[in-house]
Amino acid sequence: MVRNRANFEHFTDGLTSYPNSWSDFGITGGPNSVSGPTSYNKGDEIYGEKKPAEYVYEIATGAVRQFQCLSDGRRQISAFHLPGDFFGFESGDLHRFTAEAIVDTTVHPIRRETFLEAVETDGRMLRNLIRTTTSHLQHAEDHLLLLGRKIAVERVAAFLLEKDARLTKAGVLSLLMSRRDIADYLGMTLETVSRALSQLNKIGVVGFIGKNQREIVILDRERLASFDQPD
Amino acid sequence: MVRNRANFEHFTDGLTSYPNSWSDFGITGGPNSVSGPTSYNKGDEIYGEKKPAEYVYEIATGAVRQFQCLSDGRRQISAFHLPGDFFGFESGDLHRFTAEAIVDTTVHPIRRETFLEAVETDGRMLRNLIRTTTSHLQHAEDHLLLLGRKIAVERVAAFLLEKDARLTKAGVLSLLMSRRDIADYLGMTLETVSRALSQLNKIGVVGFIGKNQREIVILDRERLASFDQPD
DNA sequence: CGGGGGCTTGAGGCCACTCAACGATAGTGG
DNA sequence: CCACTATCGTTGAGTGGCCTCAAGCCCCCG
Repeated sequence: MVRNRANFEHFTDGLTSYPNSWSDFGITGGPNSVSGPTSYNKGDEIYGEKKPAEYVYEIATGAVRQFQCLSDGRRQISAFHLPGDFFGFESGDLHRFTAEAIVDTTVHPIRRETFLEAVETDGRMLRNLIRTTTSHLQHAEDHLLLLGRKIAVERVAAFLLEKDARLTKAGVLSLLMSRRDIADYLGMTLETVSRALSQLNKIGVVGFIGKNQREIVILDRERLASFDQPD
Repeated sequence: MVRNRANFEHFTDGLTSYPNSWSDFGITGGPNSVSGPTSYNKGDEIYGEKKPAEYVYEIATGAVRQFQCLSDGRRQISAFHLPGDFFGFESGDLHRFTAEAIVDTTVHPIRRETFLEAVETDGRMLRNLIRTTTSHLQHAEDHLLLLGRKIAVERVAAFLLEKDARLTKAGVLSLLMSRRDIADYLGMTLETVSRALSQLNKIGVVGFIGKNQREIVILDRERLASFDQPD
């Protein structure tokens, strides 16, 4: 999580910030290491659950949803990835998730073998990997509390505050993802997400901008936070 | 997750198994490193949320629950730790969870500073840390799907199968934890947990042994699995 | 024997889900 | 340029699964 970046200094080795390119990560661009940027259209699958893990990725532009499904189609999105994020790491040979482009997206792939060799030989690489993995773990642990114990409005409020930390452009949240994606991230239905947003809009906590309902502005951050963490 | 142990070989460095002692983890027992075993009584707090993180721990005997709470008391248990497990790692200076002994428990603590120094200087240590962190991450990610998308009986079935992989003694599950603990792990109420167990008992999938209702035997593993992963 | 904690079971209520209708928008082809 | 269509989001009505509240049982223990 972005808001925890400052806590990872213990695992750094002179870098002053979160890794933000493969060179920061220890990858230097030798033969067969970093491929050229690869583009995906909105909705395209980047990799599939239980498929061989051939690459790991850094997002250049766009956004990605990462999810698991049950056999009857129920879907749980575990994370949204945005430019600068690294994803697709697997400890086994198969992907445990499916990753799809939410909008038109460009990624920097690197062959998994190359990545693993670098991890084996380069301590800096390893430290950055653990920093990234720990970040993902903390996000997942926070999300457990949300999915297990928060009610609908609290979940949506938490979601808006989380995205606010990364997606803000001049005070406007560009959500990019559909109501269904939000619902599958928050463990609810799209109708309930819509109702919660309407409720927050009606009481003046958030506002809608534009036509497609995916541009949101937070009007009363304090009150929104009170929904996330009730007293 | 235990069932994923075999997948971590990519991060090992000659060890043939999951780390199962601090010496496997790279800690050699110099001055101020490993303290003597420390005991806690049932219900005791080992460390508290937002308290300074002074130690990391390995469980020798007993069991530990790790959880976060909302301000109004709602609780989400993110993991149960059993003998051989490592816990208490934090990337920041403060604990993000509370850890309590479920039963009388003995742990091997090591000073966090010592641990971090070892991580900085010893590549083997770092590799074991990432193996452990990745294991925790995979468990959390699987639990997201459970909390976000599974119904009551599916959650309890998944719980029983998960514990079966670790707690089995001669075919009997010794759950150790209360219905409330199970409920706070599965994101439900203790009554609903009780009803789901009664239902599974009534249809002959599980049986109760002994008087305290915490000893369970799985009578039909296949049917139990069909509740976990519906078709 | 009385008290307390843990577990089960029942009755009733509520929040979120299901099903459905409708409006708005974007893309397509005539 | 305008139907036509498909997709997305909102809103309403009704249902249902889980929660809440409560009672009662069992076991442990002083």
